[in-house]
Amino acid sequence: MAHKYEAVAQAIRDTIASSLRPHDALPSERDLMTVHSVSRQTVRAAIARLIDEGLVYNIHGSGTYVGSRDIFSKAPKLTSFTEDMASRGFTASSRVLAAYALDAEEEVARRLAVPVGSPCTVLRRLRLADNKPIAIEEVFLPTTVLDLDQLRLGESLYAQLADLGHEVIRSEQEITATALDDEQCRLLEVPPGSAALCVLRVSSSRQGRLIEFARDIYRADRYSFRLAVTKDESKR
Amino acid sequence: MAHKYEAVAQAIRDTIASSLRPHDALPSERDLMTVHSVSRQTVRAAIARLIDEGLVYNIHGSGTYVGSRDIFSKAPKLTSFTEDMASRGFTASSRVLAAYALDAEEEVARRLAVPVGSPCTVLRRLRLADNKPIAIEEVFLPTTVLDLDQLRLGESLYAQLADLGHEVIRSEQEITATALDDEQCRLLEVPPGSAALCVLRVSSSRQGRLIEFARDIYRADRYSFRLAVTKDESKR
DNA sequence: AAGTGGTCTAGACCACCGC
DNA sequence: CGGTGGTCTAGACCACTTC
Repeated sequence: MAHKYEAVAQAIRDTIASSLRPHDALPSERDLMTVHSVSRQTVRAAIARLIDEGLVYNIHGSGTYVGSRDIFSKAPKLTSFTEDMASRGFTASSRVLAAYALDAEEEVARRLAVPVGSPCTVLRRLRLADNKPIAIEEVFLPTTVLDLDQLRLGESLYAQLADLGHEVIRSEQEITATALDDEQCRLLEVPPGSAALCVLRVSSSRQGRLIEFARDIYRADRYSFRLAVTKDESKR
Repeated sequence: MAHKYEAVAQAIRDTIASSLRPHDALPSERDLMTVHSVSRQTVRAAIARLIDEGLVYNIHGSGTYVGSRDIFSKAPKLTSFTEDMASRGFTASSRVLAAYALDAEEEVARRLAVPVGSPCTVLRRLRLADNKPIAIEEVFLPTTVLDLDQLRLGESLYAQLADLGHEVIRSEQEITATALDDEQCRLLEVPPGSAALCVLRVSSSRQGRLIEFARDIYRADRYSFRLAVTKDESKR
């Protein structure tokens, strides 16, 4: 355990799992200090993690309590498709539909903040979960980030990008819905006229450089987004 | 300004707006300490806020830098429909379609964690943005939370709940897509067969008591979710 | 009034980046 | 190597809940 607060958080998770029920009170922060021989800030850092996870909640002046049920994470993480599917209990795979060079048209150029007509690499894949179609993905990258010649199909795109010094660290997503056209229905193996989740994603490196613009179209019957939202601010 | 870290955060926001460009470095945390006469923890709390907002990013061992462009918040907030619309530049209004008592069927009972057949209050509303339909909302509440007789139609539901001691503080949302039926298309004034965003929401009070289960169906052409996701952990 | 979480201070050491 | 952010300590006072 690299950090003390993570060790404390894990100890609390274990305690909750083994001997506490929803709405039971945790020991006070000052008790946890002495029990784990850490400072109060470290205890609070641990509890902040657990609150983010939705495992516990606290009430100013009263105490910290075990949350009530199966929870959604408050802070969704940036994950690869493979990790995302694994966390949902599926095995991920992909089928490349196309890979080609293309000059950016208006929307792609705008999302990647490059001039219209800039050369891009495009990758179009069918994403599978347990060998059944779940999404169609279209990724646009500036050739300055990844040239078509460098692209190794079938390997993880994010891993290749990281190798090239373009580790993706942040994505901004726009989630909407769309009616599928006939080709999309055929690829996803759903009835004509089905609705789907459409996710537009712009990803950037730690330095904020725009790396990719992606358009993912998910089968609505097999995929949904889950997230928790809370009122007001995160503390400290 | 109630808290020092918020005052520092605001000062940094102002500095960025007035005199810094994307990727410019902020002063170091130690410099900010002395400039604002606060402790380092307070500076770090302020910066943590700004990172959550996506305004800045930092690199361990190097510095803290201004983010690159218009950003999505990393931590979407729980807001009322009225606030949500206002933040998108619309004026919100509602039309009540129906309000009635109903015994919970299986899905409602499961989401609210009450026995099947428990008495519930149901409110069905058409939500408007700038007087044009944007969503159909169906809310289910246990009568123990809000009885049909207590319901004041046309007033803010969340405000009424807060008055009754059921302030909603956290929601878990599941976002998916759906094809609209004919009645829904008519209400939302979209062509038959249109797709829509479907948001299932379970809200709870601070104590984790389940307050409402809601099903919102948004016009896909007028509404989308935006959120940022990042890799790995939030600190302390 | 006592106990809880929320904010803040002053200082320390570590891990990482860049020269 | 010096400077940066990341973690941690020990202690203080404030705001709120509970009795």
